Amino acid sequence: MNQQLFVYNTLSRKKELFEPIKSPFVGMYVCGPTVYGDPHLGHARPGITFDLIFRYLTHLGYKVRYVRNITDVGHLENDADEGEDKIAKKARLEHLEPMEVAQYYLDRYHFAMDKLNVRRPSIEPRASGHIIEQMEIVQKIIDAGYGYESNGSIYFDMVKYNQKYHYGKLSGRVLDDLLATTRELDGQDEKRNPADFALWKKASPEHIMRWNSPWSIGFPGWHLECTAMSTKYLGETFDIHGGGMDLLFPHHESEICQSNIANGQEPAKYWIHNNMITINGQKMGKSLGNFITLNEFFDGSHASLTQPYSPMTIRFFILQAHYRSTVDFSNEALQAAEKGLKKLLAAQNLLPKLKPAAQSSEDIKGLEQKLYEALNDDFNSPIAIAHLFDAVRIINSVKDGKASLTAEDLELLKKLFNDFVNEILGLQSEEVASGSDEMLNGVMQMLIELRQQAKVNKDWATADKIRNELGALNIVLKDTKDGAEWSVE
RNA sequence: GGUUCUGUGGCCGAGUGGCUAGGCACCGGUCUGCAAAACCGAUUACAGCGGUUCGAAUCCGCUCGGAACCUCCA
Repeated sequence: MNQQLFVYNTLSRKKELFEPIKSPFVGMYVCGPTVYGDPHLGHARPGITFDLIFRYLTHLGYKVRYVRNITDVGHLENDADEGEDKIAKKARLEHLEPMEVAQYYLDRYHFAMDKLNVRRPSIEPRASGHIIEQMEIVQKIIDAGYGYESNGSIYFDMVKYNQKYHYGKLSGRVLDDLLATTRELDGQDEKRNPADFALWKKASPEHIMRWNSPWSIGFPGWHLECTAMSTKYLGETFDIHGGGMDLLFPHHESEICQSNIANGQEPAKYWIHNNMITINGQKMGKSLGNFITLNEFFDGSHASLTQPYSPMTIRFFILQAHYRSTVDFSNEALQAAEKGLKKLLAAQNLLPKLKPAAQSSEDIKGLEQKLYEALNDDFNSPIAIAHLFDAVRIINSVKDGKASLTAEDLELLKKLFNDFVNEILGLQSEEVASGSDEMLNGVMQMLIELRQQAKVNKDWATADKIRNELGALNIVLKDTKDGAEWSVE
């Protein structure tokens, strides 16, 4: 392992030295999607952010158990009023099982994440599969005297909690302020206090997902599933709890309350939150109706897109900003990312073709050091990418004979690109083929020879015709000192 | 209203006290039959005002602007 890793902990609002509770094991829990709509660009942010963290910790040698839940309970009842998409509507009209809807969108989510080269978590538990565990936590909280029943629903007694514990430590809220500013909500009159949150809700007649319990036929409160599943698979206290910044309050704050009472300790040592993706300066979200789905990016079908963007372009676009910054969507920014990524990967493809020299004119070991320093500083991917572009310049210069690298440095550079570009940043070439297909390769060699002959005869019309017509087929020809090169775009 | 952030060049986006971030775009050059790519060079910054300091994009204060959260949205 290289140097020390520092991570920004939302709990302390500082970068802290990362020391796992039980090294080399690392437990990481991240709040996953609610599967009732198509995955959009906003889902890509935490997916890629925690994929980077997962990949980097693994690269450093940690044994990471990464748990990311699927929320498929409790959120399916009231989507009919606004922003309902066609498929959900269709599902309702055709009287599909709620699980059918959840499965449909879960498959779509997996498909999009796979395209983005986001690794699947170690465990992907579903809330609906952990109702018993959630009810057990409710019972523990009731037994401890912090949960009370009201009309079949169970609520968490926040005022009592705050007497002994510090409510709001994660988000910086003060209970008294919350009591003064909480808005009118359904079921508010059942609570002793507006800040109390539901542990178990009695199901209204139109609520389609419901379970029997000692208290009522109903469903678990929305903060409970993460406490139940993280405790089950990672223990009462684990290393990293992640999620979007929008979940900080009240979701994560409430998880802390539940863990403190049910388990007698805080759930996580490090809280990591990714920032939002914005469009025209505003958060991209389902409830705002300004989101673009990932499939729309992939095929360019959304009205505000001037072209399709490949999954790798989107991944690179997100990694070019630090995960704690907002990143603003625009066609211009996406196009810049597309070109930058192409340049980066083209340089990597060049690496095997470089000829070693007796001496190096560049400091590759120093580059390695800088790459680790960047990622050790709270997973600073934009800095790492900037250093990789320094390497791109070196590679291209070596190719042009303007710089030199020893065989040893070339090997190290190959390893660095493989480790950092492919394994850690998770970026891969999307080229369909370049020389791997034997038949295509043979045809291309023939065309290149014909064109070379035309060039010798100064028959520029024929030479350009071959190049242009190949270009129309997305095969790009480049003339270099050592003859023509080709690649499929 | 409260809490937490934030304001960097044409665009995106790093950077927390002195040292060229980087990418894209634009301009000039090298190479080239032309093109593309690549390389070299130039240009464009730190919202405003005040303070601390030998020195501030970076720390402090104020003003103005923006965002997230305070409703089951990543």
